[in-house]
Amino acid sequence: MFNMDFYKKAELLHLSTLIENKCNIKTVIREHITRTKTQKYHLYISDESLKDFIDLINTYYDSNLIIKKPSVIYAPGSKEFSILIGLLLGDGSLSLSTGFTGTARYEHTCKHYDFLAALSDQWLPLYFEKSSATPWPKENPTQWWRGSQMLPELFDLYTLWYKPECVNGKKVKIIPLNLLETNFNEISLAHWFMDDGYFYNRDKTFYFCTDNFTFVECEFLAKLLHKKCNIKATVNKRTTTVNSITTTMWRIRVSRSSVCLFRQLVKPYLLPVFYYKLGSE
DNA sequence: ACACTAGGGATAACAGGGTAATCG
DNA sequence: CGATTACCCTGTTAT
DNA sequence: CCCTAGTGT
Ligand SMILES: [Mn+2]
Ligand SMILES: [Mn+2]
Ligand SMILES: [Mn+2]
Repeated sequence: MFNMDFYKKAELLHLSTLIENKCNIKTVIREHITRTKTQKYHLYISDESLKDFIDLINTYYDSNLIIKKPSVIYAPGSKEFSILIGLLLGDGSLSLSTGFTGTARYEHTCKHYDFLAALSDQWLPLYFEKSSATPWPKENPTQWWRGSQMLPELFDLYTLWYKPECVNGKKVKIIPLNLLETNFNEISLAHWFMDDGYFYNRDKTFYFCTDNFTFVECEFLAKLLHKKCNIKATVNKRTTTVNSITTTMWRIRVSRSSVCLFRQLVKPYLLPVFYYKLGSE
């Protein structure tokens, strides 16, 4: 699909017939309104011509370079990508931006300011170095907000981390199974824990607040902990009643036999502000 | 000693979306 | 100067 | 998220 920012619709129509006549490739023009209400047009290769199109491209480019993609800053396999996975499992959120880009966003209470600083200082500098954290609300701030640059690779991640439908007018995060299967590690675990983990002092064990995920997703995550980090974990039930409506949610509990290992594994990656979450025996 | 369920509560998250500032 | 971006504000509740 | 509490093995 081509992003035809610079063509008026009439010109694009002309281009479309030109491509069909000269190259015998059918295209479709689709209207696209950006978030800031600017009208644009996108030129898609129709399904029936897709194979021809790829063949054509392949005769002019290297074998595995089918379509020139925007360069990726933090690719799967990198340490930064594993960090990003942990952040998205936790309190991070993605949103779509103009064109085919996305933004990663974070909001934290003031006492966790270090977390927002670390986004650019330690963890994902190329995403966050051009932005700054802003306090909110203006007078008597209680929280800090920070967004990444708009980036194509974050658009791609958005399509994996959010299901297409809305729930109550909002997108809900889902677990991209394949992505985690290959990229989750103890670094992801540590960042996830800083966000959504806590220590249950009476029973001396760790929980993850995975309320927004389904039982199946939580089960997957618990198994992932065992497979990737050798941490035994189970899925526990939680019921909440609001206005006499009870809803069931699921949380992940680290087994007592894995608590020490968990602590060792995670501590090197934690910011000191979150040491309190590690608890003690 | 461990594992699991039930649930209260207040805010620390999440997600939607508008616009001033910036940039080519 | 218009298009795009980084920030800002809001709504709301699952953490 | 953090916390209190109760049950079952
Ligand atoms: Mn979360
Ligand atoms: Mn959270
Ligand atoms: Mn958090």
